Amino acid sequence: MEPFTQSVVEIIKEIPEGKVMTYGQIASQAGNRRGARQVARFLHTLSTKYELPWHRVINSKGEISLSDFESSNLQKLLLESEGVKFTRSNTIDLNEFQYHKYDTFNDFDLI
DNA sequence: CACATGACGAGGG
DNA sequence: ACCCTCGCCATGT
Repeated sequence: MEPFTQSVVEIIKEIPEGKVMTYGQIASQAGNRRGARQVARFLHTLSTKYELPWHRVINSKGEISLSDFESSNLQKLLLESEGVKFTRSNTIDLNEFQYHKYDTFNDFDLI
């Protein structure tokens, strides 16, 4: 398997419950900042093959990016079932739910 | 080889 | 917030 694809698999596997990552974010972290579409295509075709938490991947606007109602609704339910909240406009607040592997502490909680 | 197609993303009006 | 355009790039026809 291609190294890029391999990294993508590993990165997605590491997304914790209740958190999400964007296609572009995953692509960057896997070493190709312009590979968002490849990440998407990979999930579209091979998500069943690797036991991945595919539902924790959304687009950069915080939207579920599936056209088919059945599957997009499933994705929403899976996310809600693990604590991810949707706004009134059916989007996810990335500030709250996006997973950053290398997050740094800030002072907000200490004030 | 030329062209169309996306589970994308950034930028501008 | 919405819509459009453009850049991107592996795959498919």
